[in-house]
Amino acid sequence: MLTIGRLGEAAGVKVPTIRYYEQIGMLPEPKRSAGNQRLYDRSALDRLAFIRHARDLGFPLEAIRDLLSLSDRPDQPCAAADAIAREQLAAVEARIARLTALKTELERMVSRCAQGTIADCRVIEALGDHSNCAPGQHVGAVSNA
Amino acid sequence: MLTIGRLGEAAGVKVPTIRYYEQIGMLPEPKRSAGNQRLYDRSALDRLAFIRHARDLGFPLEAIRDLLSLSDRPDQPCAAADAIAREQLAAVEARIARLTALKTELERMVSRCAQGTIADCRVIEALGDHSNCAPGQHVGAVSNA
DNA sequence: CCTAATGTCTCTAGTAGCTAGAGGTTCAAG
DNA sequence: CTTGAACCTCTAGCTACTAGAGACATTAGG
Repeated sequence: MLTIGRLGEAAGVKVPTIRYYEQIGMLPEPKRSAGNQRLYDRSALDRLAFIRHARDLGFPLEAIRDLLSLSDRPDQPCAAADAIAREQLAAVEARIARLTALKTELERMVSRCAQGTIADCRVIEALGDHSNCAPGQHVGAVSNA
Repeated sequence: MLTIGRLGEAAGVKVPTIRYYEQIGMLPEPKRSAGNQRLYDRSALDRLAFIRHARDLGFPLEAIRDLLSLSDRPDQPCAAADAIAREQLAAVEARIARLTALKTELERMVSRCAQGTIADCRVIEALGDHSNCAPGQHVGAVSNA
């Protein structure tokens, strides 16, 4: 049996995060010691490590919730799990594409900085002028990038 | 003079976002009409477009605040503005590197899915097993990726 | 001139995924 | 037995918005 601190250490998750996961129902409520402290078993560690790894890969908690409920029914076909992973893959690819475009624009901005005064600073100028963007297409919000 | 709606349309920013920016001091309080509605002039549009563009490029509001205050002093050297942009560029590059690693792992996961049952699903399995990660190195949290 | 539709006002609360802090209890080592 | 670390609950904060309620303003059509 592990205390919350040891569990966190073993899974690479901070203690308040574990309590948070319990609060939002990602982890079941564990047993308590006589002194009301949480006590976790091996399966809690597995589950938490799973969550941690999926979070590392950028899966949102909602998707992880789905994956966890899938893994509770081992007889079902795994198409759903595959779909979730593919979705995440597509999201990651989209973010990479988006960031690569940003990188290009930022590089252009920085490379043209002549270290003069603000008055003729390319960085400020580029930001103030939308026509420097790739023509015609608007890049959209940066959310999740 | 523009109403908040027209300003938002012109700058590509939603109306509540404009009010939010005013609330947090990114935009100055504008004049009001007789009926208490906000009225904006050209300079407000410039400022908002600047913010919008910088947000598109992933600059956090704090950095944009700094850039705006720099642009208010055109006689100063532009090294500070350049530094902010370079910082942002480095952050973007780091995120790209991170996401590229994630992409690789996700691709490996998805490609091995045999469309069987959950019991032998590679996706679930890969997530449950940290030893599939690149050995030794822990990838860290996904924040801002 | 009136009405209906749309736009705007303020305010509060919610989103994701935690993190930080206050103020108190329990546990393990020396 | 005492000290210090780890634990408890609870609330509030973070970024950058977004959504909604309920009320007032403006404008176009008839």
